[in-house]
Amino acid sequence: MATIKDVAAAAGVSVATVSRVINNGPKVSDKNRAKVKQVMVDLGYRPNANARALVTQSSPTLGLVFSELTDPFFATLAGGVEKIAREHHRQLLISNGLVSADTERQAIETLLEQRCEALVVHSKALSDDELIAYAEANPAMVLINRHIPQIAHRCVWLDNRAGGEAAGRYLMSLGHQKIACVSSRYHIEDPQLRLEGLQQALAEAGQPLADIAIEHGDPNQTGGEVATQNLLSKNLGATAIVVYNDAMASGVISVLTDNGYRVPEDVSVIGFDDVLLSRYLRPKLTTMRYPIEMMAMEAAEMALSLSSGKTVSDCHKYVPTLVKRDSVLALRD
Amino acid sequence: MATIKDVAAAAGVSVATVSRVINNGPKVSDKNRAKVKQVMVDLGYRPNANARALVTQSSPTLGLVFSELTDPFFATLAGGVEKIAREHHRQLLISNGLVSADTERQAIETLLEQRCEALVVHSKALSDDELIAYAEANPAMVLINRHIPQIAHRCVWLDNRAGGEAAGRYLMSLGHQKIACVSSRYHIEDPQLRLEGLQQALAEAGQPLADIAIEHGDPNQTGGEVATQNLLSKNLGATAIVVYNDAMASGVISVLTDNGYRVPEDVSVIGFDDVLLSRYLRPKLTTMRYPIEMMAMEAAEMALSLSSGKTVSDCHKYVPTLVKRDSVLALRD
DNA sequence: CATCAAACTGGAAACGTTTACCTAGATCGC
DNA sequence: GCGATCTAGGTAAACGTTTCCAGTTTGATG
Repeated sequence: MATIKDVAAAAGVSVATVSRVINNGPKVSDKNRAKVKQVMVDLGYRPNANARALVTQSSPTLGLVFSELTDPFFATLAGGVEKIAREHHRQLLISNGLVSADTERQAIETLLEQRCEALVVHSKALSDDELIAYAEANPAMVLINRHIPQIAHRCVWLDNRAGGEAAGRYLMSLGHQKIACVSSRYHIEDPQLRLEGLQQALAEAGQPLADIAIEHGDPNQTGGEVATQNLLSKNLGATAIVVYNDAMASGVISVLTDNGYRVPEDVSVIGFDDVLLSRYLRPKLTTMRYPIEMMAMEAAEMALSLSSGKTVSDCHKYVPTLVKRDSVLALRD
Repeated sequence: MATIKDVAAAAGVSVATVSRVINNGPKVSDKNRAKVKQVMVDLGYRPNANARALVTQSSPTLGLVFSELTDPFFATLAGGVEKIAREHHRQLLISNGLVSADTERQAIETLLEQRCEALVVHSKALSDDELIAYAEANPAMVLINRHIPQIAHRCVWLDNRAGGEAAGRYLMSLGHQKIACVSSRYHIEDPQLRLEGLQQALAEAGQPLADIAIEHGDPNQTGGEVATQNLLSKNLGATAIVVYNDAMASGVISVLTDNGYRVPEDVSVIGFDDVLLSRYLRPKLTTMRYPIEMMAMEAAEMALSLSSGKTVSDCHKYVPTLVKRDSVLALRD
């Protein structure tokens, strides 16, 4: 592979001049500029990004740590970050954290070894303390989908509790009184907060959610199916089910349908996230929208701003919004 | 950020010794090894990947060029590549080609500037000739989802024609005689080949597909909806529809249902790809499985093998397999 | 015609590693 | 006790750039 020296030699100029041409720098005569450009094409010259990064002490890259690419939620997240990276002509480096503390740490370390200029991190397994330490050592690192008060200005997060509340309030406003909940069995904060929000909304309205009306399962279709079977066998007569996410909701609807319940005529279902899926389901799913793409884009922009020394505003809280489709029925108007 | 010199100074040894410790090399006493390791931790030393890549003339990275991360098909592809990269401790670099020749070229160039060791490329916009040129200049580059005879050993591809044929044969074996097709309106080879395969199978059985029974649309849910509306207005009385992909099939089913046709009792629908979606649809979608994850994994393994000078076998053709679910009805047994 | 600034060009150091080669001391066989 | 062999460790060159600094032209100006 041709180097800058080869180009310089072939063009009869110094490496300094070639470098100036590469970087569109000033102080090069039109004649030499044209000559050098021609030689670069002839030789198939391609600047070595590593050498550049070494000498400039920075490389035009954006690193992303997250989990499963094939999960629509994360795919959307990654898509948002990729979009911003592309707009800024930044190469995107991706590392899977596998929701394990060791792997997440490893992923961040690898990215730091690459001397990534900016970093967007989705971490559920690392402790607050460890993330705070990383954030302090790396000014251009931004957390997404996590809220740590001490470094709040570097966190882009969703108010899960408000989402749970809103879902509960909406159902009650339509006259639903017997409400059940299908939640995730993972002990991370998201399901916990969504559930708390729901409980709070119902309690405030004087119709508290009974523990027996809450089922937990894996946060996917199968988990939703199993949880719903358990729920049905308790024969609670619920007219509405609030579900942890859309994938579970698809399982919920599926089991309800199989058991002769019509959705939404007999039972209303409300999901969470509004991933692609929610539009494909039948009935189309009413859900709380998690604006993850927008959030990912903001996180990426923030990381890039921080890496160039700019400061950023200090509140990046998002609130889920209700997306009305066809899986919820009004019991009264 | 601490450099190897800082570590050497603090540990009272030379940089060579530190380097040996970093790389688990020989010729270091246990005492010094321990000492150096301790200092590295104390200083928070992190080797500079760029400097390393520069001097070793190679970097442990794997590059991927493809299109839309949020499309489940590509997300699965990327997931497969990521998995292999992780297993081999390779950093993954991702570039979006946007299915435009300029952007695809740009994406490949950027990755080459990074001196990626191995490259997996999904290109639909670049010409055979250009890709052949790239492949010849870069021995560790592998194409996925494309078949170019001259560099067949570097292509991992799916026999789309065979998939179309199989879908047609399957429907005919169940007694379907009036078959329609919803295809993609994009002029790339995949839809063309699938359609040709279908036509061939039907023709061989003496029941050729009428041109009027073929509708084209965008390869997504909406495209499937529109195409189906057009098809229905022609009143052809088809008992089965072969659809370009699963996303379109979801639109097809949706419009059929809205118009009072039951799937599969009145009309059978068969999709293509078997992305996540197909299991969420109601009825669950019968479809031709595109083993994209497996193929992506093979492509990544190949690229990595090639980059280390190994040779690879020369046939990487995959064939779609039928996945029977609930959207196809047998008219006879 | 001498002077000076502006415009261009080149030399060389620096970035942080790896590694080939060299050295000094220790060990060993006889 | 002596050369031969081994081992741990150091020295310095190299990787491909960018950029500071110091020339060298060129053209205008006095």
